[in-house]
Amino acid sequence: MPELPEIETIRNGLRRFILNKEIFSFDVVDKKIFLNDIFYKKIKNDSFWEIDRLGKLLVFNFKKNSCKLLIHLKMTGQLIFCSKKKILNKVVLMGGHSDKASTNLNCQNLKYIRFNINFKNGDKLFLNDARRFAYVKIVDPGEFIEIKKKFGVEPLSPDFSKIIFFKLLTKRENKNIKAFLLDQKLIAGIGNIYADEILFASQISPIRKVSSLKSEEKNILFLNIKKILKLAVEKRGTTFSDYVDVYGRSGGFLKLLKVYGRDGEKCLKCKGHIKKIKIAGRGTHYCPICQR
DNA sequence: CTTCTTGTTACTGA
DNA sequence: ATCAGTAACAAGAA
Repeated sequence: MPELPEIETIRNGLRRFILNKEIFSFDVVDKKIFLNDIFYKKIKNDSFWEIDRLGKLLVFNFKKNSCKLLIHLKMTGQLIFCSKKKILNKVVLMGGHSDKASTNLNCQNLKYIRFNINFKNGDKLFLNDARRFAYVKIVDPGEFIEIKKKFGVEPLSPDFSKIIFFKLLTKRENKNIKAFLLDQKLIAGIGNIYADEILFASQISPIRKVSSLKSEEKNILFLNIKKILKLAVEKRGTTFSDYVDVYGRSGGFLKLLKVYGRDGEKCLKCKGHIKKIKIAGRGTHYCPICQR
């Protein structure tokens, strides 16, 4: 499940590969994931001048057109870049039928291509997604402003200060702390993996209500949000099931996971065992002894 | 066959 | 208004 560190890793990879490359065309292989109608054909002879990230959402800015291309990978979406050379060597892409478009690029099976961007020089960027939850959308500047409003503060930006964090907490006193961390309208980009890891690092039980947190605990939580996300970006994210970067490589944070996906295993801090429960409709992993 | 999983949105009822 | 809970989405894994 790509969360902030994974999306940031993808963004960095994409910037290196596709900025300023002239776009030849878009292929909408699966109509379900492309939320616009025929309108996208307007984008011609343009290129991307910058790629931004809003929480878990990728924002592609065009050089000439004021529209923005948005890509959300949801749970199993992947963006895989393939150079012309690679494509010539390996790909046998069956046009239109993604279930048959099986190939092996960048060590990844591109079995579920839903969308791709073709560059004039022959390079391609594929959106591969088994479960079809991902989406691609082109929006005008006005729509983008509205979308932006739905996202909370960026936890790795200087905007995310202790003061802002404390203010958010007091605005949501009755919320469960795990649900608080997952709420994209408050802090953008934290998902199920990092919410569990941040709470473990802070030794705070995911069951706790925001109102029960002592000021010292809030401080620790604030520092760990920054620390864990920053470290995960440095490690190029966590590959638990499907996530890969634009090269098709796994993330390096997997072996640093302390609780996520470790239910039943020994806690790395004490002699207890990691427990898995359900909070806010999500599988939640924690150590009942360390986390209070 | 059923159940579980996940990010997000939408809905319900408290 | 705010919150928890749940269904929906899709499809693979167990």
